[in-house]
Amino acid sequence: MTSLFALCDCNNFYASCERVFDPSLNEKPVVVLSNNDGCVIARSNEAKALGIQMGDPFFQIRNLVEHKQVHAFSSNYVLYGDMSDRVMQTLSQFTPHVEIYSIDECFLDLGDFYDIDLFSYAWEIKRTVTRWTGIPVSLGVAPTKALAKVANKLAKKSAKANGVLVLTEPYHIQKALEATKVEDVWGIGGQYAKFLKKHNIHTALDFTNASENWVRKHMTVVGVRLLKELKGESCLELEEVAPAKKGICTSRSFGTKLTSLKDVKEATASYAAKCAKKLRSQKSCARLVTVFVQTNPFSEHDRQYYNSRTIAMPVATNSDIELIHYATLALKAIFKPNYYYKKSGVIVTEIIPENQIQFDLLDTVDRDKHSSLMKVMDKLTDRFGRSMVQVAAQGLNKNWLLKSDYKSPYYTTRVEEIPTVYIRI
DNA sequence: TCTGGGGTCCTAGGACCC
DNA sequence: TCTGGGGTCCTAGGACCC
Repeated sequence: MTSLFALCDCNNFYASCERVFDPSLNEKPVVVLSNNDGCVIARSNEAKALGIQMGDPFFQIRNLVEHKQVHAFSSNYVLYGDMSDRVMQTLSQFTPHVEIYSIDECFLDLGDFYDIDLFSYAWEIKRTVTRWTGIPVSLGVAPTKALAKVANKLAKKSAKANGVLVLTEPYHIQKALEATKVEDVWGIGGQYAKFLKKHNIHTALDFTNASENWVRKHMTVVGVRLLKELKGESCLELEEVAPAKKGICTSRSFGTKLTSLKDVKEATASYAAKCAKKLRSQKSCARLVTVFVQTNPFSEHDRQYYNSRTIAMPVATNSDIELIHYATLALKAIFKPNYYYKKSGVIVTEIIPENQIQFDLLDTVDRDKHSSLMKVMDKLTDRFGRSMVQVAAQGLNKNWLLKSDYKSPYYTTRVEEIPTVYIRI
């Protein structure tokens, strides 16, 4: 039995989302910035043509942005998440078996569709997504996921393909591998690309000619799987149900450098609350909480400091209040005065379903009370926005808030401006 | 002045056990 | 003088993804 996959990838996704709601941006250079308006994380084709690279710090291209009238946006993840849902919904019309691989990519299992005209079908998918959502997409179709990735990349690059490429004929597959640089292969990053080139492997085709043992020795079993996939043997299955997360992390750079424990504490408390909310939304609890802090690694004259601390909580939890409590303890253990802090983060691990908590005989926390309080808070924040209500430890001043100077409106989920209510426990 | 955030998997090596 | 060996668990680090 032969397998068949399509990879559908949204073109310049975040930039395209901004365009859907403001068509005057069509054919204009558009970039979307990372949190804190730090660097470029999405570019329209026109912005790419100006030489703007992925990851370029915004301040370094500010001149270009002004001269060439580049439209820059702060990232608006609520909007992008909503548009992503619409795209994925549309794709599910074409096969019951889809894997949402990332916010802007989806694998479709086309299983035994070999007897239909794949090219027409792929085009139909592409046209429908664009018509229903306004987002342009590219499709690659091939017998394995890794080859579908190759096909997708070429579909985007080649003017002739114009966004759709079907790779089922061995000759076409070979030509495609030959045209793909080894560093552009899914699963080969900078380190491996450098290593492979040193061994005279420059294209995906060169790579498929390497021996399995050699690949295993230098690239582990992950490399071997990739090798087989590129040779047409499917090793990576469709994952329709996303496996439960093993860790959840919330971390941010601060809007400015912070020196006081109070400010770092408030920021960290907010990240802890965000982790708790994520846990609740997937109906799980965590037993370990890790906090890290760091100074600005780009700053040459500042003294550098990084540290982290993990605390095992007596009972796994998803309560804002409890998580904030332990995260604050962890922070106090690693915080040192007289440093310029630029970033902190909270990571929760040892995640279990919330109905499988091991209770502690000496537990003093009223878990029912916490749980009903959290339910009320979630209802309020879901309806009125996340700043509607919060635990007081998250602070009032928000000196640490990140920059977001160029945000587009919440087109799909309008949130009214409502004053925050603070809960003190 | 200003440089993102959130994940995954695999391996080697040490600790520990019998 | 000779000083086992196999298994498991955990962690740190390194690679990758979007």
